[in-house]
Amino acid sequence: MRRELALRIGEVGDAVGVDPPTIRYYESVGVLPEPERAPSGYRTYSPADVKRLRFVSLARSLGIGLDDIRQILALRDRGEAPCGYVRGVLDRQVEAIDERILQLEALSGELRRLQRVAGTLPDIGAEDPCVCHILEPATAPRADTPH
Amino acid sequence: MRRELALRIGEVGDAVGVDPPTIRYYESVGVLPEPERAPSGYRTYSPADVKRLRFVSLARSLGIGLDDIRQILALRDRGEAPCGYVRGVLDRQVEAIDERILQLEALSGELRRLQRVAGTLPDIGAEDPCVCHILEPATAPRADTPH
DNA sequence: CTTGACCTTCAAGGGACTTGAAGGTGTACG
DNA sequence: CGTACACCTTCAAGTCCCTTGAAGGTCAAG
Repeated sequence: MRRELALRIGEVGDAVGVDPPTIRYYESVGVLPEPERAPSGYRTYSPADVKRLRFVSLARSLGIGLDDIRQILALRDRGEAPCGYVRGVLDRQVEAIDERILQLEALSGELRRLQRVAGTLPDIGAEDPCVCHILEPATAPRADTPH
Repeated sequence: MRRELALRIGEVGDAVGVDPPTIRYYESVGVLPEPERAPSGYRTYSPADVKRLRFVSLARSLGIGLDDIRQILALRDRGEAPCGYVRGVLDRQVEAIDERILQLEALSGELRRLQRVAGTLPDIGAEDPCVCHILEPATAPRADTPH
């Protein structure tokens, strides 16, 4: 019989929504501490462990990297307030993500344009010299199609 | 003296905007064919090679994976029209990217909300039981802050 | 003849997992 | 009691797309 409140890796995974290999991975890179072990060698997690994993999972879902998460947890473990660090991370994240969104929006627009082109264009002929009728005009407008 | 029209890897890289290690990498994974070699062992690229690299670079900039690019080029090399395949790739790309944009926009909104919270919240105290005042209310609203 | 830019190869690193192989454990069922 | 079967263990390698580094060969200019 297992002690109440001591969960196995799969149960923790189900509770938090992180699969066991990923939990072991977090442990291996030092984001999670090594948990207790049952006599069988099975990892057993305390509620505090579960809480820590929940935090890691939340931070990851916000796109925060494992290095930053390790830093935040290390500050907490030393009894220091991670707030300043967290604010810095948030600022960097927002900036990076907004830039990424702009890139992807431009990309999406370009891809849609190519989709429209692809809908009207006949299939390429075997004798045609270019690799792809659809894609290549994206950068190199053909000489016979002046503006 | 080098033959006209036969470029070395660095010159090709400059012309197309792809650095030499990446060109060698493309070759190693079979997206580019092995080029001719000068007696010295230096790779020498023909205009056709440059054109192929230009295509690879363009497709990558559209977020198309190397496996898909290899497929498209293989179809062309066999004299077949890659158009159907390309249309499929474009459809998948647009869908994936638009979904990614939605995810990132949600993420950006959440991060901005957390930034605002971080601006008004005092720093966490050492005795406080949670890891991070700023992040944790994102999923677990505190009991003492009812709606 | 030396300097310095360029080229060669092979190997490893990065981020965050994911997958696979080979084997031990725990429990419910007949 | 035996036996399925789900779950756990470890270690290693694979994914994707490069990037970086080490150790050494080549080439053109001064």
